Amino acid sequence: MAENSNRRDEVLETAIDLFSQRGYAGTSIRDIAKAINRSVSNVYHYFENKEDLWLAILEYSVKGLPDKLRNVAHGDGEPLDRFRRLLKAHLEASVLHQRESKIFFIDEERLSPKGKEINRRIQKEILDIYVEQLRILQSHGLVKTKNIKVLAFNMLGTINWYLRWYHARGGMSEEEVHEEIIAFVLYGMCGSDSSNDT
Amino acid sequence: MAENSNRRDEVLETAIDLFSQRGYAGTSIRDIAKAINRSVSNVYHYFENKEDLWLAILEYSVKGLPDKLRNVAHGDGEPLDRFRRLLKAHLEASVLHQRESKIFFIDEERLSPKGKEINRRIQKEILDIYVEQLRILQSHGLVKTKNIKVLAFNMLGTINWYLRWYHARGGMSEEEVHEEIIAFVLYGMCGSDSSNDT
DNA sequence: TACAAGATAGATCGATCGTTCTAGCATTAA
DNA sequence: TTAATGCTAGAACGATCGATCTATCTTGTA
Repeated sequence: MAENSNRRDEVLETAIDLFSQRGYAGTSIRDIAKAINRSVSNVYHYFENKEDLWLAILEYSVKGLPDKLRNVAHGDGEPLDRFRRLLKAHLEASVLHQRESKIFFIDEERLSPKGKEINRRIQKEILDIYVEQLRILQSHGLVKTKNIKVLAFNMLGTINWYLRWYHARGGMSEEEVHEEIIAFVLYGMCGSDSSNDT
Repeated sequence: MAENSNRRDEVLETAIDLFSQRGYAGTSIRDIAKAINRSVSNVYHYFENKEDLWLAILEYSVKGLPDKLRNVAHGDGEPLDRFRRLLKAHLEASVLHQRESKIFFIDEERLSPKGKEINRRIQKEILDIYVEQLRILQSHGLVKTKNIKVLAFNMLGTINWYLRWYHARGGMSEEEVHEEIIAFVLYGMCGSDSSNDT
């Protein structure tokens, strides 16, 4: 098969690096080529155009996230446990594809309608997963507020913001940080207790 | 004095609009000029260059935010009440300068070292205000976690994410949304109770 | 060997970028 | 009237953009 050559992946990796650092409009094809000592034509050999490159990044990183989260959310166990697992899976996927997710959230208006549509669809899907799960928790009396959508936005804000400030700093392990974030989402500032390690 | 002409402010307003929608690199001087049926030279008459325009936007919007928040945080009253007021002031300032704040958080790498420095300094100042206040709350036993900084990041994530999804939708008033966010920050998903309106 | 297909570089295209230059128009002061 | 100053438009600069074209070079296959 040899569907993915190493050389193609190198281009992709570099594009992820630069897009996540400088944004879509701020990164030129020449920048990408230069960064790996390749010619511009070489980039165009593997990808039709700039947006195609952008779509390819989504393809092998963020695009599968909604399905992944759905599977976790629809698993077995108590509702609150399932929700904890959802949060954990989301955080782990985020840190695994940190750079790509960053690109994903810089919703640059330069994309074609098709690109924007894909972008929005994925974000909408993730929001819907959270809303669905929160309604279940609500029916169990575990969530008191009526404004489920606002609550979902607040959670996604915390999780997505994590992408911006986290960069493997010392002191805390990745898992510790995740537990801290989950505790915040569930119990907020006043209830967040880091001595609780389950 | 006549320091600010209307014509200059029109340019500034348009730049805020376009920068917040398309990003810094994604907006050209020609775009701005065309949007108000003005010539390119006219933009350059009021602003030295593109980055100067960007700095001018910061100047009359986000730049004063740290001082504003500090004043609120250093006011009278119980620590937790002061913290509530801090959150409320932050949310109100965010929605007041929603577009400018959006620009501010798209940390485009295209800016000069000076521009990037200003950007980072303001964000750092705001973080420090939260960290300081949280340490006070911690010393009162109101915050249990040891990881104050992570907690501060989580809060700022919720608040800053608010800028992205809020656009005066129906159903809830601005104040209701703010109360909901404050409740989330303080008590999280499980404790958030929208029947509590103080 | 010969030929096809894939991979690469380099030159070049028209469009657009940030910026500058030149010149005209309006208003005000002397 | 004249001179100066602020505001405006339009042409043009060199640089860079995304994209294309042509021409090699490599590799595998028959």
